[in-house]
Amino acid sequence: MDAFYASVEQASKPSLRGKAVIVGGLGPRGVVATASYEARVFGVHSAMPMAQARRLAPHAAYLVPRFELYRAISEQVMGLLRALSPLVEPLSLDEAFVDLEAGGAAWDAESARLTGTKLRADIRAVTGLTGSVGLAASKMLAKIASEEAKPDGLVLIEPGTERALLGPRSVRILPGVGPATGDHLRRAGITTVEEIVEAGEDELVRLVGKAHGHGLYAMALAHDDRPVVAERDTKSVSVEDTYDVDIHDRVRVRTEVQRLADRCVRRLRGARLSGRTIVLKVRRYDFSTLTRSETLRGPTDDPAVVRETAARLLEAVDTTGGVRLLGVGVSGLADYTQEDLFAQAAGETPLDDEDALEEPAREDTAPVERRWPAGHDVRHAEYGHGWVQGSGLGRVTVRFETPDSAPGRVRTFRTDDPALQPADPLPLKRDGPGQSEVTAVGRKEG
DNA sequence: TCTGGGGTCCTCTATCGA
DNA sequence: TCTGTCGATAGAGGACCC
Repeated sequence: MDAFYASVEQASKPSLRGKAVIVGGLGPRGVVATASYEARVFGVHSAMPMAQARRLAPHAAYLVPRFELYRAISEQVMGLLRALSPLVEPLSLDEAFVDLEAGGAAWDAESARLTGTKLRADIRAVTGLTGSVGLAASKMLAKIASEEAKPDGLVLIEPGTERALLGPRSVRILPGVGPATGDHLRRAGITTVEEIVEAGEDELVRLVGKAHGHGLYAMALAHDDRPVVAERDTKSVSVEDTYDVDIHDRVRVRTEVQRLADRCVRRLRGARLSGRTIVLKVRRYDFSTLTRSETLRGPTDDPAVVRETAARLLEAVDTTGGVRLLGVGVSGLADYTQEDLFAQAAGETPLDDEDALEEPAREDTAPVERRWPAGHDVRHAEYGHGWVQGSGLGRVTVRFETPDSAPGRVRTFRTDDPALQPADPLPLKRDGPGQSEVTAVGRKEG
């Protein structure tokens, strides 16, 4: 999908169509998740610090991501892919490999092109969004083709043309070559795919290590026989938070780690998994990151055990100077939960003991100020459906429009106005097949 | 003006038992 | 008994991806 999160927001908010839209964390340490093509003109791109984006594109619309909505739309698209082949390998919410041959959907270049063209039309019909298709004989080439196809296009790499196509390109187009490997190769005088081939396999292994070296050399020759894998088992579950301001207080660090441990367990249990290895992650004030882990004798999904282990790991970490990020993860996963086995017998915190997993209750008795995240849907008793354009200083600004309305009017309310309530996202396409799905998922957010 | 969140895979080093 | 080695497992860190 093209600029997926930003495109969804534009589809859902008529006033943003054709405008620079930037989706990401809006805090002082946020980064850009997706920039619409209109925003990219200003030089804004994914992973850029939000502060920098704001300098480059001060008039863009800045929105926080709405993953539940993106997930629902992603499911519609994945459904279309699964209709083509049982072998669909999702890479993220907005990208997937499909083995067209395995599904009998295509067997040569021409049938593949027809299938891809129809798929793009179907995606547009079902979601109202544009998607790009790359067609080739391997995953690596299909991926490169789809990058070339963006936005809103289709590119087919004809068999036999691969080497000529790759040769002059930067090493960075090969999967697995990021900034570090790219620099490494450049210092060795290798900047193009051609030069990787010329350097030879032995030299590459010497430069970047065994696994990476053999892999890269094969990729440079356009050799890639990795299969499309439909079902991938989850290997780890983790949660992490970056704090707006570094935490110096050791007591606060400890309570944050406890909170993260609970959140991690909630996710773990949600997936009906348990794990043996508990990992604590600490990013210090200077961005240096360290991890500490401990492997238990058996898998657990007991919040008390994960909390205690994480706390123990924290004791071995020097946090003087402050921490900017904390994280807790579980790996070495097993496909069952303690509950299935011996929770009752051993006295572990059972799954239905919600208290142990709830967010800590707020101590303050003052009325909790309602939060109005930028971009989220709202409903007003008098004016109907809209979305939060911004808030602050006790005021919230709402634009009243829906996916199939004309661009709407803006009005401002007090943040505690009882007529204003958070609302579920509306489906992008009226009567679209995904309508019930979208609302069903949206309700969960409530 | 700094650098998110959730993952995966690889490498290196240490340790331990056979 | 001493020493080396092999393989498995742990633990830490780094690179990469979306």
